[in-house]
Amino acid sequence: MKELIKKIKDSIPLSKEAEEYLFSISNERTVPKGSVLIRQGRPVDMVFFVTDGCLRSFFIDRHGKEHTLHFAIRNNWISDYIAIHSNESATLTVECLTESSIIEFDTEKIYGMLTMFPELEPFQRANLERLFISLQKRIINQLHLSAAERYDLFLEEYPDVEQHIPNYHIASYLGITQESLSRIRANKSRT
Amino acid sequence: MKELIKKIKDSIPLSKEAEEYLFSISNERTVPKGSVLIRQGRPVDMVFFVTDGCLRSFFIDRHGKEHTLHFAIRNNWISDYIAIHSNESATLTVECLTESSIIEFDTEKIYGMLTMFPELEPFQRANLERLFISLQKRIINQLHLSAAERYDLFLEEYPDVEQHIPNYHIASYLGITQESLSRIRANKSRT
DNA sequence: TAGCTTTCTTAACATAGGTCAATCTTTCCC
DNA sequence: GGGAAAGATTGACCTATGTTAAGAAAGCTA
Repeated sequence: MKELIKKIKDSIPLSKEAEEYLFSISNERTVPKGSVLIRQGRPVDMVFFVTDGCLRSFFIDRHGKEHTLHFAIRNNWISDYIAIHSNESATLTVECLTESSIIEFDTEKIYGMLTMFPELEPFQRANLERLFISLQKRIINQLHLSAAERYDLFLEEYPDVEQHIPNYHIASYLGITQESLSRIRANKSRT
Repeated sequence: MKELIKKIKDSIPLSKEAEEYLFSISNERTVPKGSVLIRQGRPVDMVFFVTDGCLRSFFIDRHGKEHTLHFAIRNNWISDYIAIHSNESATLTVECLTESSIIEFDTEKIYGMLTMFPELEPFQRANLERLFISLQKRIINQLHLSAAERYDLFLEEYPDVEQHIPNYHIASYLGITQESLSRIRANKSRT
């Protein structure tokens, strides 16, 4: 919880009351590798802040293939925001890739805080702006870079993740098959 | 300007002062087809609200190929947010695809309004959330749909745009060449 | 309306990446 | 430590999309 409070305070001044309330609605816990926190088709009533480990959100298409939308590592939030903001049941699944420490919050309660404590709005806006920009960049990369170039960028952006998760999750994030990723890796080590 | 005020008031109550200030920093004008409002490499100091017509933002890669990030139609905002939020010069170019009516705002002034009138924060947050979700959906679509399926979705999402802009801009938005799009269109009309 | 210019289509061929299947390697339990 | 399960690699072949080039159609504008 310290990390989260620090992250907020790095961005805006946080009143004692807001901090206490945030603490009162938080639930810190560790989750084992493989556990599923949100399941496609089910209601979404939680958002998660990761303090350690790695989780991912992914989409299962009509052929049963998985497509990774997001990897969440330390100090990242993760949930199914598509479901939350359109008030639908989950279109994504959120799963734990390594044993992780998370803080979970009830969606209604944590979003309610923005009304209770409007001082938090600039913090949330900064978060959203950062996410928005990173998604725009990812779309641009997807439009003009080869799979190998996208893999290089992935390694830069998530330098510690590669060693800890299976390659096929990375492939599904890059939009290629695990076989293609394997060939890209073979090519890289050859040079 | 009426459309913009209405759009804001549909979302939040807007004080007379805020409305007047917004008006005072606005500059409504029509821009001819082909004009470039933001150019890759130059500073970005304006954001634009479209009241009529169609603009696009695109990225020019190292081979000189253009990749369309966003089409802005009536009631959309457009600028180079990557540049604005990272305080760099433009990575995108914003160009006018049909004669359009826009309202332009100085970036500093309009973002400054969020500090002057914190009541506006929820409006901006709602905008960002909507954009964030639509980009997440676009990434998911890019990951699992064929070019033909993405084209169908494009036609649903921008039903009036297709007739007014060249196909190669649509192709560059979908991440394919104009020749591929032409083949997809030929296939569709054959069935 | 003629004659540019821009846009769209089509064809032949090339290539990145996908599919399927086999095998090898690593990890993890009992 | 041995054996199963999970993950990674490799090969042969396939397909969607890219490339290049040519020509047809559509739009402008004089």
